[in-house]
Amino acid sequence: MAKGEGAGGTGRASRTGTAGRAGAAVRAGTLLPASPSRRSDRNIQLIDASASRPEQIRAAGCHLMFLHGYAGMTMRQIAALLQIKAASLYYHFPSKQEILFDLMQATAAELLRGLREILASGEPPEAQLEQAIRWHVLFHTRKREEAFISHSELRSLTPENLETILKLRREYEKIFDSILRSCQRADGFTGEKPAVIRNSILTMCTATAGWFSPGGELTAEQVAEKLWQFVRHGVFPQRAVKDHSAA
Amino acid sequence: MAKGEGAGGTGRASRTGTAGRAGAAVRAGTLLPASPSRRSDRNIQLIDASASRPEQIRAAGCHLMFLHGYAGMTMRQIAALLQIKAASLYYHFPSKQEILFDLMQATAAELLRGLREILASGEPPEAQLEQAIRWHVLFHTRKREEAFISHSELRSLTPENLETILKLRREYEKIFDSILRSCQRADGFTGEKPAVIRNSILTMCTATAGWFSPGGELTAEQVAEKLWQFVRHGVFPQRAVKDHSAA
DNA sequence: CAACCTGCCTAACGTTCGTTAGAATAGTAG
DNA sequence: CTACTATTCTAACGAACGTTAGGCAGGTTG
Repeated sequence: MAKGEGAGGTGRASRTGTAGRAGAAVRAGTLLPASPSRRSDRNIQLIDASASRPEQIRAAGCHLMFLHGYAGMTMRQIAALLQIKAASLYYHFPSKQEILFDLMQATAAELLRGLREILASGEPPEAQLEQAIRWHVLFHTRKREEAFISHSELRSLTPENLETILKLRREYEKIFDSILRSCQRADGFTGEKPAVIRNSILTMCTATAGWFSPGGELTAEQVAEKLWQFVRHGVFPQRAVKDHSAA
Repeated sequence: MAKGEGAGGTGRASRTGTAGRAGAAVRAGTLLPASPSRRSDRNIQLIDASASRPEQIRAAGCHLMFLHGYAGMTMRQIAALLQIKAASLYYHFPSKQEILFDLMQATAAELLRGLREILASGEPPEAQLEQAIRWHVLFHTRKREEAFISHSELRSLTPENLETILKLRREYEKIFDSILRSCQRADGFTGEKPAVIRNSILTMCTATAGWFSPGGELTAEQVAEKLWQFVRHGVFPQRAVKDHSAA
């Protein structure tokens, strides 16, 4: 299924789209197929040779899922990146599903841990909100493949695995809401319900993983700054804006 | 591949995740698996009996791709929704790829047509920007499955088909940029490059298709209104806000 | 009536999938 | 050297995939 629509008929060429599919990559803000690697063996560069095999498998799987989606990725593709055979993967992971689950769990846990630290910092509410947004955006730009998958491949999880991930997500949202509630009394804060604001904000910031391009027009920090300003203006609509370095 | 990881070993149950996967649906702002349909034959409700067969196939394919992705959807699933056999689909479409391409082309063309009309209206720049944003958001909420697919399944297109779709996209962005450039001279408008603003705006509005839920907390029109206000505050950062009906 | 087109069917092809069983290889410890 | 563990390999299984060939029913047209 991965190449040339995979299963063919009786061996004859299909009528349309036999050209197969180029590997995809993020370029210029949208998911686009990438040109075939210029050097024949660029793949190997992507895998950290010093990492453990399970980590390498996770990394390769992450990259491939980012490109093709969980259903569109094959165990044989992961194996090819590591230059081993597909069967060998089963020494380290019991199934394809477990690779996805492992990845999503680690990602969700790390994201949650960061937000917990911000909540525990004891800083004033508005500062916490700013840090929370910066953390969310920076995470989604720096670990953009993992973050992208964690959002888009929820549908590919087993029901039990999904429930585990959703627990982490709900916890994350709960903390975010509590920060927003702390802001509610502040000067000029929007009267919207926390769940609604949180949904809008997180959606926007999460989407960053879908279009951000390292080495692009903006650095991760600049994106975080812009989104924070954006949220700030949206969430404190009646507050006069003083500092604004236009450019 | 669609059910229970598809291909099994020697017939024995795999070690993890044998439970299979529930159909996915958008709920509460994220892509979540849906509980199995309460009535046994709810599927049929989704297909307009008065539509032509090709239209029904497009509709069923659209829905299934929205749930499982292009790679995760099978021709046999489409056929099952229409209560026919998979082979029969090939009387109407030459390939699976063509169903996706048809859908994306129609969607991109309709989106572009709307923006062209706004540009041709001859209204002042800021009004055009507002209408463009409302149009984009309303389109992505009202036709959210088509819109979602058009964004997420670019990677599943054949190179030639991709180029066709990208031409439409570039045209759309070009028009949007021209509207933004017209706004540049206006009072207090941000000094950012049009391409950067456009990217941020379109990304945010496009993401709507990923989380909007009809029958949810907000109507499509309310979402459009909120996003327009959001953009407005972001893009006219130094302008005093007069009308603001907090709620 | 015959000829034809439309739309669906049955049956199957060849490929690829996730996965398993069991042998082979390399390195380490006794 | 032997025994053992860790890791990869070869070979294959059965299922599901996209797709094709060819036939059959029903309506329309000559």
